Amino acid sequence: MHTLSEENYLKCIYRLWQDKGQKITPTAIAESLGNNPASVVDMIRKLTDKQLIAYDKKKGVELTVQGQKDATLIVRRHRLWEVFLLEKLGYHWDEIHDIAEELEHIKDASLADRLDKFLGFPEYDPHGDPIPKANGKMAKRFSTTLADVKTGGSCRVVAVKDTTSQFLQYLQKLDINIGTKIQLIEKIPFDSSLVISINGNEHKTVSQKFGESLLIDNS
Amino acid sequence: MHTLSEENYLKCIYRLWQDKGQKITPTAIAESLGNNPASVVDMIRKLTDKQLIAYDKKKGVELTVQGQKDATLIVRRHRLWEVFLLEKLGYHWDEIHDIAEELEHIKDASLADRLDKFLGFPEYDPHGDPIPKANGKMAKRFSTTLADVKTGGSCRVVAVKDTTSQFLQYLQKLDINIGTKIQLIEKIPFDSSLVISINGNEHKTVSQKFGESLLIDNS
DNA sequence: AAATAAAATTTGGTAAGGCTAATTTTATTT
DNA sequence: AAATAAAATTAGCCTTACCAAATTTTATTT
Repeated sequence: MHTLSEENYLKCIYRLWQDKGQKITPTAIAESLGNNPASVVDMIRKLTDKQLIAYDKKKGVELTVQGQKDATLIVRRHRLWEVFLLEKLGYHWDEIHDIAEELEHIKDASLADRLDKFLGFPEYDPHGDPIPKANGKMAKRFSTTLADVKTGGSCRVVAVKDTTSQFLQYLQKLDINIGTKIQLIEKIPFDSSLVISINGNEHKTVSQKFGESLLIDNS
Repeated sequence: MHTLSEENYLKCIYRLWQDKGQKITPTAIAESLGNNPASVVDMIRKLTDKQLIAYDKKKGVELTVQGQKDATLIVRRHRLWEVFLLEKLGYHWDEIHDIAEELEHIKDASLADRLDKFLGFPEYDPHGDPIPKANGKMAKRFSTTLADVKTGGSCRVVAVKDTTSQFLQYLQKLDINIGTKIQLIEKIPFDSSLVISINGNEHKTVSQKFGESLLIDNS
């Protein structure tokens, strides 16, 4: 299999590839990983030799079929471990990412599948990202945010769009978790602030930015 | 914290230190890890600088108080993960060691304690080795084997002394697990073979070596 | 005690995966 | 099209963690 570093590059390229249909350049990878472009060039050669990516100055970096498979597996492992850490070990949203970042590299043919089964085949991770299935397929990402809800409407939190610890810790302070019910009382026209009621409690005002960061289900 | 390699050396030294009151030489470490003695000398310097070990040609390698603490934590993590893999993910005895070998290096201040709690604070790992507690203390190792049982006596399997996959797979074939009840029907004087009944089923004969490899509780 | 064997150590080298600084290539302005 | 800016690449170097070979130290025989 691959080294830790190779896996991190693969995952990064996969993420950039998903984010936008944009061309993936060495500089973009370097920025994303916080590495020097020179190091990225080295690794591009390595991953190309391993037939995990293809690189063309015109098209940028692209994942090969094998590269996609391998990257998907890493993402699968990462998201499953996040569910485990949150649901079974009682970690909070803002703590799980970094640990999952390490756990995702554990190599064992059946580990992801066993963990998946143990967790009851979850579809989404705690950040609302779909968990790739063993066959590589995955569900659609959530897209409706609290900012999209109509005044007077009510919804349930299903995931977060922003995963910075600032946001996650703010959520915790407000006692908002997955499944928490939120009612939109009023939208302030001036700055699109939202007046909400969390679990039927007293009204609170949050910013537009906040609303756009909370993925919800109001179906 | 420490690098993967440093942790592996620490664990190795800890194991040698537990095994016997013997002097721990660079050669012994090299053999144990399958490394070149030259590499061991390098690492001894590194761990000495970090104040995790003390090295004296007369006394050999010794763990400092900090070294003991750190090594104990690694062992704690290893054994807890083994319990998790066996009990929660349904792995077999002979599969868990290598995976735990990777999991033990996951760094997070509260992970071991949370896992410990999640698993119900187990005292022993599936190989019968005591799991160090959060404070570093641990229970005594099991010592009675099936070969020590009196004819006609009955006992329960609590652990294995031999952890080779040959033995673990043999156990599986015989359908012997932790908690399995075994009755000693007869001891063959010629070669100390044991005639046993597993969970009250038909008699089977196993070797003396087999009997000495199964740790049991007949209290 | 001298000879020999074994263990420990030093020296120099390798591969992975980073880096900085310099250079070349490609894009964008003017 | 020339000048300039940006991106990509090369060159050379660093650290970690290993190795083999040579050397020194320590132990064991004779």
